Amino acid sequence: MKPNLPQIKNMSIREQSLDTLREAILSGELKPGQALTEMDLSRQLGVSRAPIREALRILNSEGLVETIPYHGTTVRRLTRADIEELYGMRILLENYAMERALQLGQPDEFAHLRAIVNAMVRAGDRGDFRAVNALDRDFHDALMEMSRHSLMAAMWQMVAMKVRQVMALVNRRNSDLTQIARHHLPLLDAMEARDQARAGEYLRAHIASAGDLIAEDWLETE
Amino acid sequence: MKPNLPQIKNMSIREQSLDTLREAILSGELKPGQALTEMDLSRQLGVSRAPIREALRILNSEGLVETIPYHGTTVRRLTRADIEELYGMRILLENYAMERALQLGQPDEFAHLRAIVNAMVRAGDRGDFRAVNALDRDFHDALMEMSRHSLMAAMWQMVAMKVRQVMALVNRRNSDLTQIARHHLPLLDAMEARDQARAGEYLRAHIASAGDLIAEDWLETE
DNA sequence: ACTTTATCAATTGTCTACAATATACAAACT
DNA sequence: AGTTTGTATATTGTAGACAATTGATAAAGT
Repeated sequence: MKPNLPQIKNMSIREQSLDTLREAILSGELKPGQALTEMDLSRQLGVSRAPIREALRILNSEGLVETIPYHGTTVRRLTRADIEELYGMRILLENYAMERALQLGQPDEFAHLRAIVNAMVRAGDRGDFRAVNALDRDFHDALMEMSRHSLMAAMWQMVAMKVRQVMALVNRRNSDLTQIARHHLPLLDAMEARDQARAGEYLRAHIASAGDLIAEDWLETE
Repeated sequence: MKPNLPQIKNMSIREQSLDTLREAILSGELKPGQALTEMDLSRQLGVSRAPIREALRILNSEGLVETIPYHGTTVRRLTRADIEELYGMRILLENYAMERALQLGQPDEFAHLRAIVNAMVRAGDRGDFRAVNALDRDFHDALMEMSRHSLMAAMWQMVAMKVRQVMALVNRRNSDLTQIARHHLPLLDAMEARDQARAGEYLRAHIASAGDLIAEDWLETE
């Protein structure tokens, strides 16, 4: 008596528009500075302006777009300072999350982390750019999950979004990727040994190096 | 040639509605669980539903209200766990802000902090409940300003909002207030001496004690 | 030439009407 | 009696029309 039919999700047009626009921004398809005219968007997505407007208000409060009254909405520009702040915040949040995860994480969750890291290293070795990125996100999301702190998870969500956007906008050398994948190995080792200090060191180094690599070749697009 | 006329602010109805509703929630006038019907709100504020809806979408992404599709919007309920997380996050953010403020703060900013604290202690001595709260907020906002970190300031904004809401909902013993005012004295002393470790201790103790006082007599209103 | 004012086009802001959905409750069926 | 099905009502979701505002450009005045 369990046919296991797939849930039919009835997403409102607002939410579909929101997801579409956010995805376009985070993937770099919509570039910083790009003008988002409500009428254009509504025509492109084949809907009226009302749900588009509500989606834009949400994107605005997420900090992804900027609206000037009676003038228009644009994708928010990112300065080098923004990126430095972003990675500083990442270290702060993730380090805290890691400390809590060491105390509150369950054995199966550590095993899950291990599985992610293994897959990430394999993906890095075969040069699968997209897979490494996806698994890296999985790893850090899982870490947040383990920390059992919904408020921080919400804030992490914001930070992770912008990190994704930055990563999409910068053209990374693929050689960095296998290295970044391998960074997770000693980090996870230290975590499994419940060595908070050492794990913190690796985490900070990992994030900071990723941030520096990006800030380095960030061209102010102004 | 400077008549110094007051700026006429042309705030959109959406923003006025947003400010009004947010203020009502943060001041405790609109209580957690309270239903916010779009039609009612639009009638009460004398505007149409469109700007109300946009305001509600923003409040939703700020985490102040919750919307269930086709069912309605309500003021978000606060559990005891929420409050504990809130004060945990406050310690994390403010401690980081303080560290940065010690490095980046200007002399006049430290003087400003001192002025705030002096006024706060005086207000506490004469039992001026509202003034202590306002000055306490000023102090922590000024600290954020000094840390020169706009992303953290944005996150602080979220945390500070919810702190304000919680403070409005709990019935505090006024005796606590003068004590809380005086907590700022040794903290600021340590900061002026650039003693990061000691300032961090006072800060954590200050916030944690405030959080505990509140979590203590938090009645789950469910 | 320069300043000021008028006009225009583009865009967002707001309103009203209508459609879609969810919940509760009544009615029909077994 | 209990379960299912239909219906009513309240509420949110969406659409399209109109109003308000801005910035640029042209016209008028000095």
